[in-house]
Amino acid sequence: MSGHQERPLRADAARNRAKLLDAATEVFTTRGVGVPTEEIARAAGVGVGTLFRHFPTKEALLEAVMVRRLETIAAGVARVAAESDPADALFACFRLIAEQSVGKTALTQALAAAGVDVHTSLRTPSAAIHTLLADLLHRAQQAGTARPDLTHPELIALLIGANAALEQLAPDPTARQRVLEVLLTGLRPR
Amino acid sequence: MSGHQERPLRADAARNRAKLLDAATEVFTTRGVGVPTEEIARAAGVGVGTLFRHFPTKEALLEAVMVRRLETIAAGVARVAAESDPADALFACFRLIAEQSVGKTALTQALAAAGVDVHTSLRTPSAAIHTLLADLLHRAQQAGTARPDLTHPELIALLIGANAALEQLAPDPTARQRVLEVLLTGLRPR
Amino acid sequence: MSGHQERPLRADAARNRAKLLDAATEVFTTRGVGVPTEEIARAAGVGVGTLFRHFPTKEALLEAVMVRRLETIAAGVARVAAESDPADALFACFRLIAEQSVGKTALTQALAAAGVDVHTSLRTPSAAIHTLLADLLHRAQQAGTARPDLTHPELIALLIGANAALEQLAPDPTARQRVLEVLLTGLRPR
Amino acid sequence: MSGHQERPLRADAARNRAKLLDAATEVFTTRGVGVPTEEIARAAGVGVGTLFRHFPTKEALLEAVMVRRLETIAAGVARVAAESDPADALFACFRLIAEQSVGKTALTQALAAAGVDVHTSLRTPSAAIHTLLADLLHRAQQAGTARPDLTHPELIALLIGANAALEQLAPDPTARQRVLEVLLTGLRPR
DNA sequence: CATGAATGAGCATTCATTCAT
DNA sequence: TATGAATGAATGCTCATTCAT
Repeated sequence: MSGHQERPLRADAARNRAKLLDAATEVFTTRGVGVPTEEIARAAGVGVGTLFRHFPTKEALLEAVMVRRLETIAAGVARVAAESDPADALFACFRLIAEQSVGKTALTQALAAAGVDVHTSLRTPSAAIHTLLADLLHRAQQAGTARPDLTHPELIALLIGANAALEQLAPDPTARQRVLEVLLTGLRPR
Repeated sequence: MSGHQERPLRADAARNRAKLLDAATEVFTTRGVGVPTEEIARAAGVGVGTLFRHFPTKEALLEAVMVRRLETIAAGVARVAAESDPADALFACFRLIAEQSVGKTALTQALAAAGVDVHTSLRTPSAAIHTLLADLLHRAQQAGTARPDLTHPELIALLIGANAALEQLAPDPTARQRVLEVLLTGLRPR
Repeated sequence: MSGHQERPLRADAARNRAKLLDAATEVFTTRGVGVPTEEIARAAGVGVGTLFRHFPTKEALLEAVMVRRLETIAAGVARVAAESDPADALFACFRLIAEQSVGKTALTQALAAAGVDVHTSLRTPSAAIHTLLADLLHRAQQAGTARPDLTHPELIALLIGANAALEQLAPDPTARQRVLEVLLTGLRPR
Repeated sequence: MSGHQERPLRADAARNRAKLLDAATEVFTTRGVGVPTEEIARAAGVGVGTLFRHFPTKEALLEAVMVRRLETIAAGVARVAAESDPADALFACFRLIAEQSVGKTALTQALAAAGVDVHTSLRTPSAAIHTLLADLLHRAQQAGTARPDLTHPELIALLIGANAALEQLAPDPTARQRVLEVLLTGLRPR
């Protein structure tokens, strides 16, 4: 499915790759994309060389972080979509995605990227999310629980907006909750 | 209130300052905050030296750009607030602020900054906006046109979210319009 | 004549540019092309930043060094060609060029580059040399002082060979002299 | 004479050593000495670790390549020297050595190194060549076929020069031939 | 012994800021 | 005072060499 011939990676190499992804997620998330690669390597407990062996470019590392996030989201959405009442699934998923905002900048960027241009590696997971959401939107509209005029790109934009909004309220669950309610209310038919 | 003794600038100095602010706004907005100071100076038609005479730091320049944006917004909000029916003014202002999203990254950051931490120089204009909005929210809630449980920080978060959402839809006015409707609907009482 | 709009460079900037070229010539020549740019900057008494302001790339610096060398050679050849008896000018010039071998690696590379591919900036000076030499060869052949079957590319190759040979004998003038004699003898008709 | 106790290598180890030498010769020759060791290992079909087991240093590998080249040349020279008429053997050998220039940089360096300084391991094979050539030169001078004033170091320098010259004309046999004639003519007494 | 992952010093290059002109 | 050249710390990335598997 991927273009590369991915040989199954030695145990320790896989461990390091994972450590790097975790560290990068953490660091990019809390301190922005500007942090030196060396810091990320240190945070992962490996040398820079190792980082660059696994990810040929800083950008490639960021991309990998985003891919993983998107895949996690896609999986969550798929699960929730399967388990929920079609009429409500859209709302549950919206909640789910929006709440992922813990990872501030990086994820927002990831989602934004999922919108348009996008590097090749992000295509697959973001397409998966898009397909699922398009389907959920359609069903909710059929069930009369979502505004019938809302389009898919608008839904995505609103998700990104929700994300941005929730980031602002990170430490206050009540506030986050209310903001989500506002948004979900807005999605309903008038 | 400000720490500096601000003597009136010589005419050409003032002109340079303005050219720099305009150029910086344009450049930060279209190409992000990462652009070299030299590019901004070039865009303004002056040397780097001049840039640093007016703004001791790149950060100070960014700050000045944001201050000006916030002041523009504050003025707009004040005007709309004065002219509108108290019951609807909140919604008109929400629209107004959210639509400023044309300047992508920089403004979003500016608004985000207006939310919490914030450098000293941003305090004043953002406080102005906050005061106005708090008042408008209160009035709308009195008039029964806004959810009574919505708090001020939540409103701000939603504005930032709206901004982020609209950025995604920059070239499509219909979509932008509908997304705004969704958000405004959500602000109304159930 | 050059593609760039070359504005006349401030006095100190010109001085630094010259210092850099001199230092680079010296350092590349004595220690090879592998030396860190920082060493060259230090040898020139400037910061790395200055080096990169004048030459956008290490390669560009090397190129500039070679251009200057080729121009010096071209000038010398032109002078000697003008002053000498047509029948002997070729030999005088051959001597002149071959003796430039003091600058080991770099010059050899420069001459080699003058042979084929070559970056654009080297084209002009090396073309000048080629034109002059082609002419001198032709005249010497007319005068019967050079092998009639020798072609221009062969002459160039022999020059490069002479250079390489003389480099080996750097400290021994007698030996250098004799090697040159061998080569010049070889150039004569049998 | 050598410092190491050279125990006979196991069959596969010997095979690997040979593969490495071949690959290194090829790669150094075609792409310069700058290529990463890993590329050489890959070209040889082994891991880097193996490379470094056989040659403790990149430099050691280069040295080994050069030794082998020199030994090949020495053998060729010895054979030609034995088979030829003493009066002409020098010229035949000159041709032979100069023509080895196919391997550009590396061999030139090897020969250059054979000239002076030289790492210990190169001493033996280059001494062999030197002895043979000194002898051939002497005989040719006795036979009156070489300039009587030519010294051994000069001969070596000319060989290196010949090499450099022929490299320039790699694809053109006629030109190579003529350049060699020029050089050999120069070696003759006037 | 072979492998290839890990290491980290080293290098080219950028860019905010200072300062001579 | 404006200019743009100079500065040098900081950064992404490479590659010879080591070492766990």
